[in-house]
Amino acid sequence: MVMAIRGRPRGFDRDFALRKAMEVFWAKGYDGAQLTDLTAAIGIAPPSFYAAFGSKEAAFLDAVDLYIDRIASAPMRALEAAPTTREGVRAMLEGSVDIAVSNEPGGCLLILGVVNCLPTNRTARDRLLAARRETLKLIAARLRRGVRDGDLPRGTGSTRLAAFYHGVMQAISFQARDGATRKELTALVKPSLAPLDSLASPR
Amino acid sequence: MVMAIRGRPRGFDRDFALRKAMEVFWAKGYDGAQLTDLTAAIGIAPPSFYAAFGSKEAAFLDAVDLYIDRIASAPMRALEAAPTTREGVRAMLEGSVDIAVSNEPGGCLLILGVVNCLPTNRTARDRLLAARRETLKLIAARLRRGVRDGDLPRGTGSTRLAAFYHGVMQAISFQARDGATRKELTALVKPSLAPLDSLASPR
DNA sequence: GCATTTATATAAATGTCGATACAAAAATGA
DNA sequence: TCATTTTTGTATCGACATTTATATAAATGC
Repeated sequence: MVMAIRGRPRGFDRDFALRKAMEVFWAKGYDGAQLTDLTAAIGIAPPSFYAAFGSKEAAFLDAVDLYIDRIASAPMRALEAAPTTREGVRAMLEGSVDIAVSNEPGGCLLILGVVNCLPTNRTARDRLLAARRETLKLIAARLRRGVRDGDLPRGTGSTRLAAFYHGVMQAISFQARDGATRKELTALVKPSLAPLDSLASPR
Repeated sequence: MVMAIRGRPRGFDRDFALRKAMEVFWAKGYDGAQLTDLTAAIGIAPPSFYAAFGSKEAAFLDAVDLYIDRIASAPMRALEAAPTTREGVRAMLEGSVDIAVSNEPGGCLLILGVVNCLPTNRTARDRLLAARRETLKLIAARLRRGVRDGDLPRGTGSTRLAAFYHGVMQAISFQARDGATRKELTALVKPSLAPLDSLASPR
């Protein structure tokens, strides 16, 4: 027996709305994204927005989850899938470049979405901080695997080197936000790999 | 003959006020720094602030000039003063770490002061963007000098390598803002120097 | 002393933000 | 058809942001 839905049906698709909201947050950050921007991008009025998401903050949290699932996960999967550590790191960084130039203005939502720690942004900032810590953990785990695989010498400071590569991702985002081209961002990758070259230990 | 100053004298020191304003902008960014924060830190009421600076935007521009003169110039002088390129870059990066941990929360005003490009922040953002471009130019010039001095091989992409080291500074700022310790930030410097090692050409 | 000039304190004007009240609209179920 | 349920559109609320109007205070010049 089918329980039919009572009441007037929603006039828009919530998934579409969330995707649009994600794009606006990505482009303007949490503070910069005004409710006007969000509702205009989705094509709805404020009450529909609040009925669908609850609040701007809740919409942001949903948008971050969507961003991680649809956007940010690709470079981390590439990091994991590559046969060697060096190729994995390279693929991760190049994937970060792809993401950074795929929106206007450039950059990564997880890195640029909230930078200052006002009381208002606290929840949003903490969510992004947790996502960044997760990224860092994934990189460190891949580097440790590289040590096990013999890609990297024993005694490699995986945690510290992971922070370095996380830093390269942050630099890619910042410079993309400042208007850097894909070519300029890609040029950041090669010197970043030098630490892996100098550490390289032939098996 | 001395032209005495007519009218009630100002009850606070403008230089002190500008320094306090700089610290607030540094800690909270242009948007995040509210007039309440500024006037409370200085210890004056809004009309005194407007009489002294004209507007929040104008105060920010003055604060950025002060920041460049008193804070950000040190690492760039160290870059220039060092005898070798490698030592200059190392000194610049370590100076960036010093700056990044010298305020709470951490980071550099020129990098973190404005990240999103709202119409309201346009002027402030453009000022910081110009300052970052100037930083990039100074690094590139130092690297070109390194090529002339024989520190770096001919054909070194000075502009691209400068963008890389500017990126390391951005990473330092961002991770400092995320709460990284001095030790963690300093650990970013060593792997960053690897490109200069692998490029090193004995004279 | 008194007019003039400039700064301060209080209070408010003005605009914008996120969030809602309310009634009309659009669906179901009887 | 009509009661019920949920969404939509308009118009607005309350809070807070930057900025300013007004009156008072504190200095100089005559």
